[in-house]
Amino acid sequence: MSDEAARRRVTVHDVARAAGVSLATVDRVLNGRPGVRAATAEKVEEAIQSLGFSRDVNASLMARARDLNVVFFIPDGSNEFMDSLAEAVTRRASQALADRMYLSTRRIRALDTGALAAGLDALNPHDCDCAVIVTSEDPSILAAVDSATRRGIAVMTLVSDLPGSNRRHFIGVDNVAAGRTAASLLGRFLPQGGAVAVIAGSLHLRDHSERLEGFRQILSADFSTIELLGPLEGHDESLATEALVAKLLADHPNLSGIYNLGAGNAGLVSALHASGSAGRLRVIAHELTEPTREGLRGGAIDVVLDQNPDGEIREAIAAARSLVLGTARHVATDPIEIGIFLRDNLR
Amino acid sequence: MSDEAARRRVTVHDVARAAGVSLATVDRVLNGRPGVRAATAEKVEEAIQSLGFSRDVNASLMARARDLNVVFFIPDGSNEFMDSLAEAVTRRASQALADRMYLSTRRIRALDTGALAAGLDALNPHDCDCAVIVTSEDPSILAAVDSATRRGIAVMTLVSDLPGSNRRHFIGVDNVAAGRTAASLLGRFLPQGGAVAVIAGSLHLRDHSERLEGFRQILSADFSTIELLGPLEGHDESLATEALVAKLLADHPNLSGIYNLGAGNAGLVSALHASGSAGRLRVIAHELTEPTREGLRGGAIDVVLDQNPDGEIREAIAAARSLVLGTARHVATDPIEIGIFLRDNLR
DNA sequence: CCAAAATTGAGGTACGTGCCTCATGACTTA
DNA sequence: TAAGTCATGAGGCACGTACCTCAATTTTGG
Repeated sequence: MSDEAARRRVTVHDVARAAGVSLATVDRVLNGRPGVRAATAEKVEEAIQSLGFSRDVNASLMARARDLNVVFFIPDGSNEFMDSLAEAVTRRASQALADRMYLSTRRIRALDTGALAAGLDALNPHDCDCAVIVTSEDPSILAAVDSATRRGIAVMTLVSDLPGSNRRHFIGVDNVAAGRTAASLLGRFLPQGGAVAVIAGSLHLRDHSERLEGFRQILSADFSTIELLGPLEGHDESLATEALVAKLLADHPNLSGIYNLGAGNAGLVSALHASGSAGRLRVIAHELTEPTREGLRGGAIDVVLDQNPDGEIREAIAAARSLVLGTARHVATDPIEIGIFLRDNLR
Repeated sequence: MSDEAARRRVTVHDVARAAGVSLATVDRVLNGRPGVRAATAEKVEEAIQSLGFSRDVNASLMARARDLNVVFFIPDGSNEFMDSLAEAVTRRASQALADRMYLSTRRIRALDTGALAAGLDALNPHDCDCAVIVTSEDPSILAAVDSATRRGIAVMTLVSDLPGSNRRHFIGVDNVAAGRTAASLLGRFLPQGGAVAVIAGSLHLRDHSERLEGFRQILSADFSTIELLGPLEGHDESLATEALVAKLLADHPNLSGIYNLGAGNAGLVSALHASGSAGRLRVIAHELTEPTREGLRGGAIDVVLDQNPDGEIREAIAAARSLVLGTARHVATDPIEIGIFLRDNLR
């Protein structure tokens, strides 16, 4: 009750006074406009530091002629997780609009790095402040990201990071930890030991190989009675995965568990039901989508590890805000937790 | 690209024009100021509805003389989860300040309903817009909530709801689902069956009894080979819980699992280690705090179910914002997920 | 019907920033 | 030295809302 009323917000006026320059000059420095001598700019930066000034993002957005424009590039195809990412963007769009942020989504054919690079290249800094991409590692993307950054568009990676690029921020889960968690659960589910098969989409995908790495780590460290089969590659497709699992179950009638660290879960569930072994095996899959929900409800899947697409989009939006308008070069976001779902805590 | 540039934000000016009244009148209606005839107010409300107007929260906060003031009442005592709630508030305080929200915390002696009621009664609508309370069900609190609401302070419940009161919103997890999840995990951990003990803090606490309910549901429905011992009451205290568990382990040498749905986990872990049975039993506890983290790392606890205090505070802040400044009577928030933590996905 | 009270309108300032114009002064270059 | 370029200052309008004052109008009560 003592001094909270007395303390006032630090504004650009204070910065101007402290730096001994005019408001116009502070504005030029803050918004990177030309026409300021290096020495003068430095005086302003110092004043900003010493006063602890940070731009009022809300006032800033209110004064701008146009809203903050964020474009999400999300893979298209049969991957249901990507669909739920896109849906999450749509769901938040109206709420974001109230905060003067305009979100748009572009679906890119999965793994079509050329299309993504072209999309990034086509972005005009005049109507796009920030791009959020879900991509695999590829030199052409790296180049496109750097080019976009140079044009003044902040680029952020989602789900899978792009090391070595100029991306300003990454939002996603710790996939090694996800793999470890799967192993830890399966180990406890099978105290008598047994054979467990691992299915991946493609080991060239960073997130998949990381999950496998974590899974192997814990299995060999803590559960030596469990024998690992695979990894088999289902290419993230339902039909391929279904055939794979059908053959697997036929060849190994005494299989105790399956860990599918990729997509294609509709096929997994079908194969389990078709062979009559749903419920007999302990099964762990990834991403809470329609097929995996159905697997949980029907007893074919025991546990689903989820990336929480809604949370990822929420954090991406928050990060875009402070990335584009904030003063700080580095942005802090809440970490995305790995969601663990059983039939009993389905939302 | 067609009409997005053309569409403009709906403002109070538009409402005034549509309702055929002046800006001042719209302002009086929006902010509940006196001096407007019922018939006129209705015209304004109609215009708001038909135009889909919603107040620009950022502009609104900028124009207000003072920041939005939110007070959190959080129980004090030995309960570590409550501490982490309070820490979460502190952590978000500076960030919230940038959004013109001033957060403050008041610790109330646990279960001291008189103190909480007094705290609520002492709130002055002049320097408090919203109160967030963590409480048990008690008539005196009910009355205090209603009184605060009448004075124009929005009250929100956190963690545990207060049915029958005027609280504007509730933020918390589905505790029945949490109990079901614990049972489902323990059931899968113990395919051979066995005896499992349940420990609660007090069955008079709504969240505890809900967890027990869910736990029993699934155990009896799906895992009939598991025998349930208890519930025992540890009063959420470390020492009491430690004694309880020590006796339990001595009396039932062949115990297979423990579900502690209350607090006092430091005692639980000590007793497990002291008896040398850490790692032999499957153990599930609640809330990711220092003692439970240590339990996970040391192998005494297998799984921790967590309410995600950070997420709860985040949603509480967002809810307070739209509750106090928003037009809508009802507020939508993201549901709080039950976090499931093993040693392998500790953050 | 008249005075008092209640209701409504008109218009201003403020919040903190973005963005624009114009003027001034200093410095460079032919 | 004259003309040009560059750096900076001064100031204003805008965004959408809150909150204030003062006058004008309508309604109410006796």
